[in-house]
Amino acid sequence: MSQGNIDVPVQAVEVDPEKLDVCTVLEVINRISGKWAIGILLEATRGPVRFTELERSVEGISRRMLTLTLRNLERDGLLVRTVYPTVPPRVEYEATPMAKELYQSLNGLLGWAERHRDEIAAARVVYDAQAG
Amino acid sequence: MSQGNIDVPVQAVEVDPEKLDVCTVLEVINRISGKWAIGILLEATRGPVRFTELERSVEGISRRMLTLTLRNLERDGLLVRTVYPTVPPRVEYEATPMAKELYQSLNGLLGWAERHRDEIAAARVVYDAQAG
DNA sequence: CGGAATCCCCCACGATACTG
DNA sequence: CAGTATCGTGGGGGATTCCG
Repeated sequence: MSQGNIDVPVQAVEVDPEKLDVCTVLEVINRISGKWAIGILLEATRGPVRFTELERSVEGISRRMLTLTLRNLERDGLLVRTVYPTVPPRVEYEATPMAKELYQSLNGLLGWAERHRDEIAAARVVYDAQAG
Repeated sequence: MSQGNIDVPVQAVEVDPEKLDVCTVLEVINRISGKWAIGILLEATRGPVRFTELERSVEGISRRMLTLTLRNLERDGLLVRTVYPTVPPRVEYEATPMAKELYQSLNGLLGWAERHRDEIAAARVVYDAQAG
């Protein structure tokens, strides 16, 4: 809900599609396209965060999916898992610099989404109206 | 300047995660996270393209998924479908300005992916070595 | 040529329960 | 507190067939 003022240039610059490596982008998309990865990454980007904290702050996530998504992100080197051998156990997750940089790159997409949100919604209404 | 170029500044700039609206980004991700959307969008960004041309150029896609993905992209206003009432029928798809702008925004992700490809692969090897 | 219809499979995800 | 284990489901996607 906190859409910050992202300074995205509004004019549509002509871009060379040749430059876009589909496979490479697809890898990123797949990595973050899960239902929960982005939400988790967001929290872990603010600083170290515990399992239970994530369970509360990432709305709607189940314990199982939290674990699975955390494991995947850790495997890809986007999250670092730190276990403190205390009682009760304490485990913290934090985004790596690479993950923080990813978040930065996502800003471009965020800008696009915000700029065209209404346009897309309108397009759907029109499309659904004539066909269905 | 801020986006059209693949040459993304390499230093990891500190970014405020507050600015990222998870829901909004998620919508975009969902829209392009299909197995074929990006490939189709890429072709249609170069200019009008016919159904059969897409079937050939988007490697591995089935007739069914091509149709489905095209319908979804059209519904979201990312593609315009033009039917020429000739015999045999001729249908052309072209990316809308909005879709072309999306492609431009994807460049940020592309840059990230290219820069960290090896790092991710390495992280996986390490992870799989100790656990898996 | 450009689809639509049908059948099937797989796996991301949810719900629930148990544990060191 | 921070997880596993198990079962069940939905829908994304593949293969195939039919149609104007």
